[in-house]
Amino acid sequence: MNIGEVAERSGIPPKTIRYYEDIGLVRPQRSDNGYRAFRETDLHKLAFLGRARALGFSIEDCRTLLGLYEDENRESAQVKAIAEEHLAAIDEKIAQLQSMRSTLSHLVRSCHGDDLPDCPILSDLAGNPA
Amino acid sequence: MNIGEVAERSGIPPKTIRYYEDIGLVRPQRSDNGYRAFRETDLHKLAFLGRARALGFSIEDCRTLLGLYEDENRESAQVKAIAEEHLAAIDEKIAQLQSMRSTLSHLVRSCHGDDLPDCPILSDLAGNPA
DNA sequence: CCTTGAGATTCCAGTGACTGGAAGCCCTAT
DNA sequence: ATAGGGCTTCCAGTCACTGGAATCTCAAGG
Repeated sequence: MNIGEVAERSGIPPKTIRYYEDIGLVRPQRSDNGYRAFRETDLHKLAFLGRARALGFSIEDCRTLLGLYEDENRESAQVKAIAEEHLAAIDEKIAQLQSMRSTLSHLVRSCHGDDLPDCPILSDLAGNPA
Repeated sequence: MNIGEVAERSGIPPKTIRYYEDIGLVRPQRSDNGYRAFRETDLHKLAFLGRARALGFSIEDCRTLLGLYEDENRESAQVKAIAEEHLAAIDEKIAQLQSMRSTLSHLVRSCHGDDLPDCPILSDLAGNPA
């Protein structure tokens, strides 16, 4: 398979696949003409990566997860630990965003949004207590 | 004021303040010794930036917001528009994270996390239906 | 007067995970 | 023979800092 077909079938853009090769996540063989020659296992790996990235795992986590996936002696506890840590990070981000969201939506609601300069959003940013 | 004091009073690290000067967000004067000489208005601006960044506004949004803050002829509608757009972006990110969170927490719950290799998390990433 | 240490300066490089673009090779079809 | 599409590499840019090195300035102590 050439990179175009793999990109289509894995849903990962060619540029990204080349980048993944650069950083050693996949190691496709080469044809005589210099083109990357992907096997089914490469495609499989890339699809794995696509799903892991879609769940928000970092590239380094993905590298580790791929390693565990290919390690028949893994312990599921190792995988679970990574996932739990990531889950905690996601929870933290959600909490942060919700805190921002809360403040911001209050401010938006309190702003007239008309043609006058008076604006509670700017007042708040300037440090004036509501 | 030297950069250290401004950093302390604004809560923004010296490195970041220098960076903000680089990109033209603040323009402190200079003392004879080459040190940056901040006035109260500079401190005020930096505090404004700190709060805007804490609400997740991009640097470019911050630049615009600062401009509007200093423009006596602004219309609050301009400010509100920026804030609403940002709020929408935040909502989108939250939704994304919550979707990840949901999938991930299901997977984590279904994984034994013991010393055996069998792992539903890896199975899912490998594309095997639950 | 000299030294020491803290705090200031500039500049360069790296972060994460790609993405865009340019220049050029390869292959197939007309 | 040529046109096109796909492939190759390499370099640069994104966003918002952050770390580190080398150098300078200043105030205090011996």
